[in-house]
Parts: sequence; C-alpha cells; structure tokens
Amino acid sequence: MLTNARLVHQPHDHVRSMNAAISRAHEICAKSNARLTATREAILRLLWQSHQPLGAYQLQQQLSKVTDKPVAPPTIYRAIEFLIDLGLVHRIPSLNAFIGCPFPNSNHSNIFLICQECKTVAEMADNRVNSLLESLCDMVNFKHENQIIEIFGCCPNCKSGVNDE
Amino acid sequence: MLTNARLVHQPHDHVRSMNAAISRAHEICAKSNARLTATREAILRLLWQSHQPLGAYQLQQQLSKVTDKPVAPPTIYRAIEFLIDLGLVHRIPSLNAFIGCPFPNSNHSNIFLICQECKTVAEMADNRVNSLLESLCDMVNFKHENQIIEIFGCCPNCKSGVNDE
DNA sequence: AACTATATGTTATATTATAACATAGCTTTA
DNA sequence: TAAAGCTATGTTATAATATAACATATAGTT
Repeated sequence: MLTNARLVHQPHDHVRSMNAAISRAHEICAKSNARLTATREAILRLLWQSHQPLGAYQLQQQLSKVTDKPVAPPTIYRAIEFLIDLGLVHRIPSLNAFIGCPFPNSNHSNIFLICQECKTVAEMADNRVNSLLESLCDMVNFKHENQIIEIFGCCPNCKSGVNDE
Repeated sequence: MLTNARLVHQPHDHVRSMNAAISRAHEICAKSNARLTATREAILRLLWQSHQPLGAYQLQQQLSKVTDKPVAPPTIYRAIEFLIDLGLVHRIPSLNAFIGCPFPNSNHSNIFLICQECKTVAEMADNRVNSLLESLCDMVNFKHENQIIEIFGCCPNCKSGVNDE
C-alpha cells in the first residue's frame, strides 16, 4: 500500500516536498520529450503548495497574481491537460478540482481520501484493490481500463479536533 | 456481489424493469414519508428508460417534451436531489450525469462500470471492496463515510462488436 | 377555512469548460 | 541563417453545468 496520507495529514516540510515533485516532473518530462514550460511548472507548483485540490479558476487567479498578468481559462486547462496526461496531476471529478500526484511513477489505483471538514485530499494506491476490482470486472465480462476511487470522510486531524479554534 | 451488469449489457424487458423500479420507489418514499410527485416520478422514469446516464439538460429537454411545457433547470436539479437523497438515483461525477439505482435498498459500494464506447453504465456492489477500502482507511486513521468508484472500460457488447454496423 | 409546510415556477446569474482562430517561439533541415 | 513545420500560448467568444433568491401554488393539518 502506497500513500501520502501521513504527509498530508501531518506537519511537514512543504517546500522540500514541492521541490522534490518539481524535479521528478522535470525527469518525467525529459523521458517523454515533453516540455515543462514556465506556465506548466507554475501550475504544478501552485497545486503542490496546496493539499487541497484547486479548481481551474482558483488556479487562474493565483497564476495571474504570480505572473502579474491576466490569464485566460484556456491557459489553465491546457496546462492541466498536459500535466494530467503525464500523470503528474489528477482531476477529482466530484470536486471539479485538481491536485498534484504524489507518486507519478507508479501504476496505481487512484484512491482519494477526501476530508469533508478541511477539504484536504490524500492519495492511496493498493494492488489488492486493483486486483479485486479487476476480478469483479472479469466476472461480468467488462474490460477494465482505468478507475478512480473517491472516499469521503474525515481525516485524522479533523477527527481529533486539531483544526478547531 | 450484486450487479445489474447482465441486465444492462443484454437485451431485456425494459418496461418491466422500469415499472419495478417505479414501484420500489413508491414503497421507499412511503416509508420515509416523502412524496414521489409527478415531476419526480417523471424524472425517475426518464432515467430508467436509459441505461446511459443523462445530464440535467438532457432531462430538461426530455421532460419538457413529455409534459409539453417549458421546464427550467432548478426543476430538474431539485427532483434529482430528492431522488439522490433517497438513494433512488446516483450522480456519476466524471460524467456530470445521473442514473437510476438498480438496488436502492442495499447499503452498497457504488461501483460504476462505464463503457467508453457505448456510454452505458452498469452498477456493482461488493462487500469485499467495502471492507478492503475501510481497512485501508483505518491504516491511515481516516474515517470512511462513503465512496464512489468509477471504472472506465469496455462492456461485453462493445468488446464483441455487437454494436458495430 | 385558515394555517403551515412542502413543492414548484421564474428570473437571473454563478461556475466550470471548450471552440476557434491568431500569434509567438522553438527545432529541424536546407 | 532563413524557411518550414511543429508546439505552445494569447485572445475572444460561448457552451455546458449548477445554484441563488424570491414568488406562487399545492397538499396536509388544525
């Protein structure tokens, strides 16, 4: 089982994990002959600065602030599409929002732990889940290509009241 | 394992399964002292007439045709909200669309089999999936409240070319 | 019949996402 | 290095999805 849950749900060195993510992204892009341009990297940074998924228009605002220039929606959606295609970012369908992928190299099961209190999202991957779902699909003769699992609930911090006033 | 996959992926008595769904819905509403009004029932019927999920604006058009009156979006969204709250309908987040729930009485795991060819959606429920996901959540101390699993792939018909010209 | 709660109608608008076409900036090859 | 071709970005407009706010109607209760 692979997860970034402890990272997300605990204090940690934010800058460091973001820098790691960015350099991983550069490697991955190099391998696929893809260009991690300034805009794309900026979007990825913004996503990594937040453990809460960001919507396209939140990204638009923030990018506009960072670059001090107006930014139009297509700019955002294009960058996001690029990052998603490379597996560097995920879209969380039920939130219409995007988040940096913590383990872009692994072939994984896309399990999102969405805290309904504080809106943070952690990610997990587990091969048993994959094989169980694949075997269920086999039973009904459905060809499994990919999947997304969203789990709604309450993270350790909010359970214990850490975030309360 | 509970599923309507065979039903969805094979020819069957459409009218009959819809009528069964409608009377189940009446029972469930009666139990909760909820009113299955004309609009709400009409929406439910429209959803059951299709094994493909329908968007709110598709429902708007179709309802407008059926009733021969203009229908505004809030009408649709209100009816859908009512039906979802009773477990009679599901929203498929990645499609922004809605579908009738084939087993509204069971506490289930909301696994959707989405065919990317023909756009039909079948549903499954399996307790092993539930307990596996719950145990994963326990490991990271996340309180699991509910979940939605979307599986994208290819249904038996499209695999075998049944729907080809 | 009057009262109350629930449901619907109506208008306007917010939010999310994409289409279409113009411009700019690398990269390759001549 | 100039031209060509591809990739990325800018720009404008608009499509598609969803909700807010307030008015009216209908059903159920006293």
